[in-house]
Amino acid sequence: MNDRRREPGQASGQTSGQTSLADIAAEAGVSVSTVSRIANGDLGRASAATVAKVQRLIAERGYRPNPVGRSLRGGDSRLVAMLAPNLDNPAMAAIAASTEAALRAAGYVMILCDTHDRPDLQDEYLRAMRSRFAEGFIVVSAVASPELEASLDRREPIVFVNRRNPYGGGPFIGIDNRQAGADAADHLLACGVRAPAVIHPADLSSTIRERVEGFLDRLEERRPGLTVRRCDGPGGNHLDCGYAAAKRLTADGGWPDGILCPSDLMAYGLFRAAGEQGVRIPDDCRPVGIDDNDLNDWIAPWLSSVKIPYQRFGDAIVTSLRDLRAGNSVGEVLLPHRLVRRQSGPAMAEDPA
Amino acid sequence: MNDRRREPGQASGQTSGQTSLADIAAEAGVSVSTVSRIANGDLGRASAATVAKVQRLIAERGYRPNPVGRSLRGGDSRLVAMLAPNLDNPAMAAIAASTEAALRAAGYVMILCDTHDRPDLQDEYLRAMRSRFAEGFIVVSAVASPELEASLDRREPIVFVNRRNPYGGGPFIGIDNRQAGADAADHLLACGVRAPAVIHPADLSSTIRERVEGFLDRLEERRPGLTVRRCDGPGGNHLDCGYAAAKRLTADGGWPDGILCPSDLMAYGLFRAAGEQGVRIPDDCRPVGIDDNDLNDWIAPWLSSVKIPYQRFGDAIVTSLRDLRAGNSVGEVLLPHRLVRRQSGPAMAEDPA
DNA sequence: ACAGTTTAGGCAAACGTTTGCCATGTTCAA
DNA sequence: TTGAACATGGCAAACGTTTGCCTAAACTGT
Repeated sequence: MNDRRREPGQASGQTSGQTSLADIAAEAGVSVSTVSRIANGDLGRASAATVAKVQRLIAERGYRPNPVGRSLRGGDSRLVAMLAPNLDNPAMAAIAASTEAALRAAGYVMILCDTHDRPDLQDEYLRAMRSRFAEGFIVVSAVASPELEASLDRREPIVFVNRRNPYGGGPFIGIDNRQAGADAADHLLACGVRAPAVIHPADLSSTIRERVEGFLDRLEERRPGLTVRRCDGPGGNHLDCGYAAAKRLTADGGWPDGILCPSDLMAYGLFRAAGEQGVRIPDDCRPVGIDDNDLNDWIAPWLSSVKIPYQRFGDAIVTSLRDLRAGNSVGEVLLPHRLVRRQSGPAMAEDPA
Repeated sequence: MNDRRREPGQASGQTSGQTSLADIAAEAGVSVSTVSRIANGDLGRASAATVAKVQRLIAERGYRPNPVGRSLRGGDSRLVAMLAPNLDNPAMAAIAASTEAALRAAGYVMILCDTHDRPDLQDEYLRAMRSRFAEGFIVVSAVASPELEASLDRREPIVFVNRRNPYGGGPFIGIDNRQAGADAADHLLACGVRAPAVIHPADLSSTIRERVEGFLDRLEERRPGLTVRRCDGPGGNHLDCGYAAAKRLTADGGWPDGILCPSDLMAYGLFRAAGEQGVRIPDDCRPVGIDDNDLNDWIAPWLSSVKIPYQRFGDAIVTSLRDLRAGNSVGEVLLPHRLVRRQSGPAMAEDPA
């Protein structure tokens, strides 16, 4: 008889206060192994009586396996890390919300990390999450970084969202950005726009580049020889960037009658610049965005935008992650987008200026 | 000599691939204890030579203590759980972003959980996080739930944000909601509003109730006897709620010339209802919100709103959490708000209808 | 009656860390 | 010379779990 065995019913952890396998085992008068097996559904290894007794105790005491012990043992941690460039961006919040729900439904817990689009922070989080035994990584708008490269080398399960793997390959969830740009071009032409323009951040991510290229290519295809004015703004925040780029674009040459803003936030920046200059949106200048922030329906009725189905990203991400962990080769998932037309604003006061 | 000791340099974990104490110990030819002590800065327990050798190896191999092992041991997990009612709400995203940054600066990692304002999910996350040895909880807009009550009983460190502890007491981070409501009232009166109104969700949280009461009390104080129209909308999403409440309010009695929307999202809902009915905002009806979403500066120039300094919440939360864990008694922290006046929209097309 | 198989369940190692206690060896004072 | 004090560092338990292997006892077939 093991006299070091904990007394039945005595609380175990000074730390957690939760009932542990040992508690149940002591109370049932069986070994920890037996309880562990029964708790994990291996019912063939004990007598029916024992199984019943242990199951009753598990239910009674509300035993739930401790994930930390499991992690340490090398089992599953049920932890997935999501690295996002900035939580402030409504698009990121939408992705985070949908992913969180999908992960929870699949029995996982999500750790959300804000990388501020900085390689060093991305690396720090990659390391921190690895040592917490995260079972997978979701990297939204990844940037190239040493630790990411290392993770890829070790074949850790990483799903890229929105922006492709900077080192190439790997599962990707997003939309057909070139097509989205082309759709935006079609929309502007359909609206009778004659002299379209485009603004974008100075440092082009793959995502933005594809959108802009898709836009320009489609215009060239349908209106050969048409010159499309193009201007960039300082990187970082897309709001500021859109504002600055719009001002730069229009400083010489005035306002175009239609313009692609490759993200909704840039369109918001442009909207502010227009307001300051008394330019009417969308009458004087018709913007088309990409993202279609949910708030558009409420407060940006002047913005037509390509809707990216962020609510559907969660499921796609979790599916890819599972396939990846199962060892299947996983490719790109391009979810369907569609342009949402908004023709006009609600009645608003005109600028008194 | 312990022949079961791992060979120096040999990778330890099939699981993590990280260098462990045992790796360093084997390579240095000392025991795990010694390495642990040196790694934790206890330099008095080993000779200078040993310390130097071990420190060199730690640096060389990039050893970082495994947080899971630490957690299990009962040490600190450096994990803090934040429970938020819905990530979609820009205000939540702002709080999450600022808290994440503050926690990271303090050496913590944040787990973000979306409770969808549901008591059962709040409980599930509370349990899950406790068994992951979370060192603290940040509950944004808490709802009453059995597990929350249990957590409070066990004196677990919980900081309440935005909405007070439904069971009373405990640290709280927020603003003076009554004062915010009063400020909104002053603003409307200063704008010459004669017949103010207010809309709010049908099920009033403490937060919203305080705002509305502060508003009404101030109006009564400054304009005794003035009747203020008041209408509620279905709970849940504040956007839909604001929309529905605005329609209900104006269905009989028409539009007021000024109105308190106790959250920006409700104001957005009202804006849409106004647009649909050709009512000009803010000329025909002047709304005042509370939150002051960052996007307002860009796309809602018609909305004056009480700015809640969400970027400053993070530091306040972390400070409270630390005090709480240190055993100090921690009270409420009311951060300063201020009303942001926006007079008019930019030039926009009038509704062609 | 005896060998072989099944049933029931315990032992112990492993994951990575921390820490109280013990075991050497050296130095120093009386 | 003999303790005592100190320096240096190892042992082992503990946190909670999982699982390969082992050991009894009971049963089966001949």
